[in-house]
Amino acid sequence: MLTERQRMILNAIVDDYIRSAEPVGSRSISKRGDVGYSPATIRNEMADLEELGFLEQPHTSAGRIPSHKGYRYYVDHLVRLDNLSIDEVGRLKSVFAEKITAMEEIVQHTASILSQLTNYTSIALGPEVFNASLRHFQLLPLNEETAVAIVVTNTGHVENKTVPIPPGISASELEKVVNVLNTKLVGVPLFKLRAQLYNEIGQELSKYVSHVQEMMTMVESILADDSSHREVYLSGTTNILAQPEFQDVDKIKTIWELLEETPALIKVVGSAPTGIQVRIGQENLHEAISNCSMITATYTIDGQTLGTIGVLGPTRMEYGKVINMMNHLSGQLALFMRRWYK
Amino acid sequence: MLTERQRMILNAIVDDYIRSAEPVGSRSISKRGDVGYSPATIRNEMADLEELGFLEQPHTSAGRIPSHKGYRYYVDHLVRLDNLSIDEVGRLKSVFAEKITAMEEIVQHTASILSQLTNYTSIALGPEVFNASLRHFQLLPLNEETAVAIVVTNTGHVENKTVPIPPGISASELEKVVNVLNTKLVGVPLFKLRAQLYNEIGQELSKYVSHVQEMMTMVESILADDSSHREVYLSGTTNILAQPEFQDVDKIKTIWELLEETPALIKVVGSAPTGIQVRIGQENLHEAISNCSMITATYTIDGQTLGTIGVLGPTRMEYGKVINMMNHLSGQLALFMRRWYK
DNA sequence: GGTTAGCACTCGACTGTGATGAGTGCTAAC
DNA sequence: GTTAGCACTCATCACAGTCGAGTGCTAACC
Repeated sequence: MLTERQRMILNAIVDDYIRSAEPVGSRSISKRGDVGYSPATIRNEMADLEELGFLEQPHTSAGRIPSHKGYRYYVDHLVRLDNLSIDEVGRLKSVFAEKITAMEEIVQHTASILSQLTNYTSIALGPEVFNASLRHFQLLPLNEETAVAIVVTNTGHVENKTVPIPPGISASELEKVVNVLNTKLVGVPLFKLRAQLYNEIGQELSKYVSHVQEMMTMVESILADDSSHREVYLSGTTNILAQPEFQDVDKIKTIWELLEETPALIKVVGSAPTGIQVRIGQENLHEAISNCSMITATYTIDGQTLGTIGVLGPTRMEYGKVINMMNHLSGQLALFMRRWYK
Repeated sequence: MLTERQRMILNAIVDDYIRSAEPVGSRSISKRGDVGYSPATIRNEMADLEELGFLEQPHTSAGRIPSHKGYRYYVDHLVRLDNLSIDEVGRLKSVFAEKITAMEEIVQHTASILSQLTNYTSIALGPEVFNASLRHFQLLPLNEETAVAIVVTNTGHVENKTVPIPPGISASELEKVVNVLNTKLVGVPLFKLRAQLYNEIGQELSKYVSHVQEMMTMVESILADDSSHREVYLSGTTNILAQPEFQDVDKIKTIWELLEETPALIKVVGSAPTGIQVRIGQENLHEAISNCSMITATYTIDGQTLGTIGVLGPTRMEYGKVINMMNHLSGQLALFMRRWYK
């Protein structure tokens, strides 16, 4: 659809603009050397590219800047995935070289390194516990009225919650309940827990315990929100302040308000498909970042998506570099996951 | 030290400036009515107050703004603690009216309400676990190589960590270790755990288990950082963007970088003494907020400080309103703590 | 026909100037 | 001790003029 020369020029403009954040003129492209034409020729092509919707002109006597469509074409057809520097590879690997502690930490740490290397903001969604299964259930009374409930999944994820103990229930009864739940529910996927609870546990419990109904509602309240709960890790949120396009306090505010709002973030980042995904401008699912780009990578185990790591920056993002890092990271994460879950 | 008239004028200037964020002139004070003097008289007093260091003048032909010393005097001697509105009291109480779940949630929720009511940023330090004692210890193997360790305190706080299992240790041995630890260590304050571990547990363990040394290092690594670990909850971080003094991206950046750095925050907020504390400008312990004010309140149990909740805003803060809220909150929190810990 | 030099034109960014007005300090009168 | 009056200061704003980067178009060139 575009001629080779048009592609070269578009590529040059996007590259220059990404570096300088300033409209690119015909003369500066001609001088670069890799496009061997005079400014006049380039101007003609630029006019064509603008007509086709790949470029925009802030005002008559300014150079051109890429449109969203232009960025899209650049990402899809032009971007060069230069190799990462030794230093960058090293720092990416350093995350996984550490002693394994919690998987959440790995994800969080990855986000942190990513934001440092890219100078953009990174957003990581912790592993989805939805598909995990119950590994252990525990109920520890703190006093006569409250107890701590702990749910551990087979992925090593721990959730805890303080719950009131229904009146008239003794410690020994609680213990029996915990035993029944553990023998009956261990290995059951979290999202099936509640169904299982009613089908199998109800009558079983009535053999050992008096206030069955109260116990059931208590246990249900514990299991209720665990399957949907997700951790969000932000890193490098101040990085966007260094970008010239975000010198305006209003823009910063709308973006930041999104970053503060966990559910919206989960929607924006978590909806990304498996693999590496580039969302440019309005392709994003939230108004606040309609002049940002986001590059996401999912981490999976056995083809099952666990979570997502995203980098958020201006549409004028260093796509090549970031995509590269995400690729690299994706591979490392996959390796790590395999080791982690065996 | 100040005459009654000077105090009135200083009070009027600070009040006006807090409202308008603009230098206050002699005429506008004269017109307010509560100071019944002509602009000329007020000008004379203003010149004196400036000489004494309570006021500053941005430039010759501008009005006056309070200096840090002026704010300090205002807070110490002049500020009127007007009553909170019914709505405000209601919203503050709403936090504690909810069903009690985790204490962390209460703290977090309090911070959130506080930032909404004040339109400033609030910072809450979760309860210090240092003084809590061990309620329960657990070690759940996930596979042959890793296990989840869970530490529960008597305050209902749960910490968890994934640790590698030393090679050559069987599941049944792990179980024995857990039993020994629970019988010997429950009730011991967290900060004494490690000492206790070496004094009492070592030889006890050798009766049941083969690789004692490896087990000990593993257990130690679990207990290592738990006593210093603290949660920080931020809320309303975008609120400062609405303040006219923070329209400058550079200023925003330095403040935000502080907010992103948990250890520094803990130092800044956590160093506040028991009770309500107002820190104005350079009184704060960090350069980044040397033109901010912070009002902190601690929450305690039996005179023992557990944590701190702070409100961060410009030095031009609505001291009266915020101090009032903090007072109110402090009382509510104390009540809550008593109920919570029994 | 594609390419390029030349040129008039556009328009934002910057600079300098003058007007405006809020606010002051000082003096003298009350 | 208080206040009216007045000259003075200085940030802010609107306006005009200059500059220069960059364009679009035309005509000449290969």
